[in-house]
Amino acid sequence: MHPTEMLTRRLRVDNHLTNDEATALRSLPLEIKTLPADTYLVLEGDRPNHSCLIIKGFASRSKVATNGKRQILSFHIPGDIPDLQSLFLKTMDHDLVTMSPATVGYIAHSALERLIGTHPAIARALWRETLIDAAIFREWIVNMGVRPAAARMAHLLAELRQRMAAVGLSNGEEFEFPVTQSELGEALGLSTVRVNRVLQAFRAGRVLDLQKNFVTIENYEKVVEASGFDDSYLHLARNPPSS
Amino acid sequence: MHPTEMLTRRLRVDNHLTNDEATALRSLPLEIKTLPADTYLVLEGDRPNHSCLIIKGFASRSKVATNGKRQILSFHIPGDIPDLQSLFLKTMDHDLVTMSPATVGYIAHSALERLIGTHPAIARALWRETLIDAAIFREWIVNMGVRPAAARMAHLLAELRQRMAAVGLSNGEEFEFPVTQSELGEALGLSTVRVNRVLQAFRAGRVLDLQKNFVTIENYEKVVEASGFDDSYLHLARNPPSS
DNA sequence: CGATTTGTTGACTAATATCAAACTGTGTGG
DNA sequence: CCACACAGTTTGATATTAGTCAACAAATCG
Repeated sequence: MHPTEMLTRRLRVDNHLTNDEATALRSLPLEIKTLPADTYLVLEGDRPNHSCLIIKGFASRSKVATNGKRQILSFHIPGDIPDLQSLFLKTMDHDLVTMSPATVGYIAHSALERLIGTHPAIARALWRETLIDAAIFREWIVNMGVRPAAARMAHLLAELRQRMAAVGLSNGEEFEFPVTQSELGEALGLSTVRVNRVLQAFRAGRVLDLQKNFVTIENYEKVVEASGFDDSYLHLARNPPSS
Repeated sequence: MHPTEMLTRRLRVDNHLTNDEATALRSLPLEIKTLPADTYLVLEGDRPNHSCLIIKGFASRSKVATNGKRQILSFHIPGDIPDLQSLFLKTMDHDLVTMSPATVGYIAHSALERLIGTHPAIARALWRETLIDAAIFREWIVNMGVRPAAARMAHLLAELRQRMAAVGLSNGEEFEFPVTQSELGEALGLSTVRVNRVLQAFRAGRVLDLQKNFVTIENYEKVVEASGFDDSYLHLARNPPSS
């Protein structure tokens, strides 16, 4: 599979790209790198001249508050360009880190500029991706604001299930998720101890399981019920993309 | 002052718009309405064919979770287009409501499409605005995730001070903010009672005061210290815009 | 002016954090 | 192959933060 394949497919979900445009996307010059886990791709304060396409593996964005606590802002999966915003917001306001061994394609901003300058439809599609990114942040705020620990956890994993399924990385029953309980805590604003206890409760209730970097959704109905999850904010295709 | 003035000024902050482009912005057809407080401009699920420019007054975006609790996602001030994203994300995933009597300019999506189609620099500037919107959401997540009640409150008001000052609606010492304590609670994920107690503590400590829809920053140093506030995520101009 | 919303207070409860220790697995060097 | 180190998970006890409830006061509105 071509490295931009997942991205192209996703951009086509709601945008009618011509074959010419799809070709332009595919011929975007990528510097492909294979990186170990916990590699910082960009740091807060950096002024990068490229953005990163996740081709394989996982990444997360995070920010360290002045009280020393780290907040994870989002998790990223293949097909995502987590730092696309650095094309227009020159100074990074957060970090981007790999969570697992990952293959990443660096896309020079100059190349992106050229692409969106010559192909307005691609510009629209990429803009739309950044808007979905924001929609996910909004729901994350709701999650932190109004839901207790267990619901928050279930919501996060439900979202990830949908996003993974949308790029063909989950059948809806299980998917890879290389995260420690402590990282989950940093994402959800919970202590490690609480994360552990919530996970145990879900295990006991045959709702879901998270072990050895794999999530198993044992009962999606229960996950939805526990979290009040509704995936419309993900703005996914109504019909799953045909391969 | 022309209704699009604040918007134009803001878009010029980091984007070099020609006079021609500035004129195009100013001649954007606006349907201007004066609305009472608590008017829903758009509702979750709507598929609007226009976006709203806030010309005067305040608005907020919010979402009601399945458990019935409402989360306020953001506050909006003159010069903002809170629902610009509806141009590309056709179905609203949250509500937009006025918080005070407000003057709003409805901009037809068709007009926006024309504008960005003919003026790429404006498209870039608007795209950038939506990216700042997302940056603010990210910081909001940090706020909810890692900061205790008082710091959270102080951070929110510090942000608002900076944004209000950036459009000339605050001298840095005080600004209008027509919000109830209960709404503040919905924004910060706190109960009304806690909001009340935090505000009293700030009053007692001569840090800040919020009364009768006005915020007074009595000691900005202390506000920053209490919240760990750093405004770089707002991506404001390094030099304040000259009038 | 009464009615309703908003702000304030105290007593009590619930959720979650913190701390400290033990346990499990996994990889590494001797 | 074992011993050890290390990272991650699990557990129990305790502390802290914030929520809930209920009443009342103050402000606002028609």
